[in-house]
Amino acid sequence: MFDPNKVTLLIKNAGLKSTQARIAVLGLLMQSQHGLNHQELEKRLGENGYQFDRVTLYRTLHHLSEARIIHKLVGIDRSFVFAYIDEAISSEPSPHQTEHPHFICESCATTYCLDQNSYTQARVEIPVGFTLKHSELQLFGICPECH
Amino acid sequence: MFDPNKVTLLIKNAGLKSTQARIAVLGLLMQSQHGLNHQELEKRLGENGYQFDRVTLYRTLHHLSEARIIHKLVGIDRSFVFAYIDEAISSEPSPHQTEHPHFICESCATTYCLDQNSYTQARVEIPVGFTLKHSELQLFGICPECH
DNA sequence: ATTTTATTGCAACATAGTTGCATTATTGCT
DNA sequence: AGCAATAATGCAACTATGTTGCAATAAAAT
Repeated sequence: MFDPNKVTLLIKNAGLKSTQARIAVLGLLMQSQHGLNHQELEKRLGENGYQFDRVTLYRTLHHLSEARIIHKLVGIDRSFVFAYIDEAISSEPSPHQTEHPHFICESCATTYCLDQNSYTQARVEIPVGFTLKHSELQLFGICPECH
Repeated sequence: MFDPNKVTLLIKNAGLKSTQARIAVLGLLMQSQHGLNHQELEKRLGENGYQFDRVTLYRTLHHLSEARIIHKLVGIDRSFVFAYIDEAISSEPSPHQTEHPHFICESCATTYCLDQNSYTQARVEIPVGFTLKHSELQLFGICPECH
């Protein structure tokens, strides 16, 4: 599925201890084509034989996103959604680049990271006095699974 | 401040009963230059001598947004934020048009509706199988109040 | 192996929002 | 204007999501 050594290395390089919880969670997120929220992660961890405390999962996600290994965003149901950030700029389009729009299915609430290449930055006039830090484009609709 | 008759009419035209709560809430949102969440509305209602139950406010906001009189969106703290929708297309730029990006202050969490005119729709390639319904552009940064 | 340091699990708490039901207010009708 | 029908309100209880403090435990450094 994925290389456990790569996962461990990623975590250690970020200055974090490579614990069971972090390896399992990051591994799952690296495999997933779309963002996962706490509930979905808890379910998948259970399916893979892991059983962490609710709080541990919250803190694991917090640490990984603080370390900028994963991306923390907000889903349609307003729960936090987490997605792996692939910093490597490859020639192949990756769904895991840092700046990209998100497609949020209004039926199943799944958050998909869209390819950066298909994204042309919207031009917006920022009024005087406002300082822009970053932006987020959310596309709402129906995903292939729900058609 | 605002015309109570206009507020009442707006509510009645939507097929809703014009109650104290709805008039007060819609009045406040029409006056506000930016979106307000439940907490902020409760505070402002109190300041204006109104005292509704928490649940009443939730249901009032729900009804007004179902009737498409107000716009329901999500703030930086993931609480629902409500803003008045001005359907009238006037020559003067209004901050209350239906489709516009939102500026969310990372310091005070205030949501500002940006002028539609300054917004050039981002071009995004929607992958096959996805159906786009609507989109939302969120700009994060610091607002003039917090500088 | 042992010490240091950070992580984990537990319990308790916080906040935002929802639901059922009896009471009360709004509206339409005579 | 008064009355019946209908919908909104307030209360209590509940759910879901996320957070904090603290003792027990696991990782890393020596």
